[in-house]
Amino acid sequence: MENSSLFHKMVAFSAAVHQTTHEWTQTVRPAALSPVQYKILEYIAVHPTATPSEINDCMHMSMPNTSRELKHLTEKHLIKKSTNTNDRRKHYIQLSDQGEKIMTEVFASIENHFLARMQNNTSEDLAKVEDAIDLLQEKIFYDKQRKRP
Amino acid sequence: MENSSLFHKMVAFSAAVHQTTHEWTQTVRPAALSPVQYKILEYIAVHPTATPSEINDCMHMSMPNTSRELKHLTEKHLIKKSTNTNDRRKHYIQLSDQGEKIMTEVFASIENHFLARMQNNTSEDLAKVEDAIDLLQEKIFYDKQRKRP
DNA sequence: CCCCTTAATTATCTTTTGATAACTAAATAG
DNA sequence: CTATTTAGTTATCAAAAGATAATTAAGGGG
Repeated sequence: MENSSLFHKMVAFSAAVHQTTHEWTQTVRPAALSPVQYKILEYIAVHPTATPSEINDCMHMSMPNTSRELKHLTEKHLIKKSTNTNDRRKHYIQLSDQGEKIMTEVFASIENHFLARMQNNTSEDLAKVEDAIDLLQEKIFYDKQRKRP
Repeated sequence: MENSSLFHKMVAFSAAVHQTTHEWTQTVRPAALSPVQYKILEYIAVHPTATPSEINDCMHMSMPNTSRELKHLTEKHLIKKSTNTNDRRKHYIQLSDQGEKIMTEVFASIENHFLARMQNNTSEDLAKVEDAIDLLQEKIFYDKQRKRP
């Protein structure tokens, strides 16, 4: 029963993931954005059809706070809202042109960090890395209570 | 050049790791602890010889704020400080008996979440998972600027 | 001894984030 | 057509976290 040692390994691993992603994103986060605002922008960049409800579910916020931060992001001209024509209560949030530009740069910078770590690997190594990611995402790091459509 | 697709896979993966660890820890975090205080306790639990300086380096805080939160944790009787006899400027931070008890419960609960996800795996599967963790930690999620002794 | 550095603390102020209640507007069920 | 639900907003208050300056106390070099 060596499951406990695997548990400790998983704990150390997730700490390392947090540490590495923090290192990569913290250097590129635009100074005008609070941490939460940046996280929301990242989410919107990856989920272009997000609604406010979806954002506060996935980011574990409350509706009023989500609404406030989206308002701030709108005032900073980084996102734009549009209304669902079928159900006009629902709003879609998307990056504005300026937001798009900023997040493209941010992701490019993060990708550079990533590629720097990958550059000395053969393509077999990369294939192994990809398999490892798939495996861990299938076995451990998946999302049980996902609500997205 | 399929490195870009690997990058996107890595981004999705690290999001999944954050999501899963959030789900596992948020349900067990004692209500009397703020998120930062809980994070510090987790760190101390895993690094029993931590000093305030080390904590603020690793947790990306400033010394005054670290000092304040350690004070709060002391007032809550969850940690205790001792002084290095060779260099009396340095303090070691450790869990108190009560802190130890609480964090033991916390980790047990997190481990239960983990074991629940692992239970349907054969021991070959588990070995593969372990290898995958080792590989990703070696190739991607390591700590370049680690300062620990 | 004096000066400089390191480790940590205290005090204070600001920003960020979280929580709650009250409200509007649109959709939907009866 | 009214009543209820859903999506989102506004306002407000409180807690948490970040930033900075000033201070204490110990160690080390000259």
